[in-house]
Amino acid sequence: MPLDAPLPTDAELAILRVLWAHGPSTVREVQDHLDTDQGYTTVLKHLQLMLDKGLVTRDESGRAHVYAPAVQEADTQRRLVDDLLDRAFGGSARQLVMRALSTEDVSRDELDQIRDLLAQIDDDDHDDA
Amino acid sequence: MPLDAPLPTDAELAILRVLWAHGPSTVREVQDHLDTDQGYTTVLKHLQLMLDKGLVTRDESGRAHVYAPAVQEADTQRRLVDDLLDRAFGGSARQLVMRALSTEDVSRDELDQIRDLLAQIDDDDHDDA
DNA sequence: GCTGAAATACGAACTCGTTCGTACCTACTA
DNA sequence: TAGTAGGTACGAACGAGTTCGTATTTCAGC
Repeated sequence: MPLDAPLPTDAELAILRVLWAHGPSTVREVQDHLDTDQGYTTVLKHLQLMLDKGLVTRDESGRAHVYAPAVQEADTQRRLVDDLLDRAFGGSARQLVMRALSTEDVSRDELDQIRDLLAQIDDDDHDDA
Repeated sequence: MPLDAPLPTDAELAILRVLWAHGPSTVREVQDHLDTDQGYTTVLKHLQLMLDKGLVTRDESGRAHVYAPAVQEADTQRRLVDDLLDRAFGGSARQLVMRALSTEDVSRDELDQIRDLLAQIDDDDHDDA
């Protein structure tokens, strides 16, 4: 198990999201799927730095190197939320959730799903406590 | 109404949190309440930059200037959440909430409060739709 | 009024993230 | 086998954020 990689920067996160969505990719494939219009060598450089940081792995067997995410999406998301929680909410997940839900466009469906999640957490609690 | 201030940086957010919690303060008071051990002039510099950005206002009538937040806590928190939502969750508030709630230490009480919030949102929806 | 403590203003250094130009390498192909 | 398309590696520039040293100002009390 690799020593835990640092949190990705903005540009790195954007690249990770491409890799999470499309699976292992070459530099050019990543570049094509990015929203931004970054130069090829810029994307390449990012991936090289990310390799150093342990955020991605790469397969060098082929003509073009193929990069794959070395960190999980769920894990990274949780760490980012924890980070924001510390920085802006004094650790209060309740407040953060309230703010997230006050972002008007949360559909009825999403609310239902969140309700289900709450119920499930409650069930789990019954086992423990 | 001032043109909306930019999102605060990390250091600026830490200072804003002091101002939100303790109300209008002098540089020294802010410094005293900060977790970090920042030099006096560092805090001063931050507040000066924040003044330029419109993040704080200041009262220069007394010996020491008194700084007050120019942005609301709830507002800033919402914008920070929106920002993270875009960068890491493709805009899905549901996913963000799920990650926030998977941070083990969310108490039973907090869960109840969130449930109440959901119910309230539902009620509001009934009015609209 | 003078002085010193306490505050403010300014500027510079340093780090980190981002971007890209340029050089180099490699393997098809004509 | 020489040329070239398409890849990789490297280094440098730039901006933003952070930090603090130093100079300057201000005012309360002697």
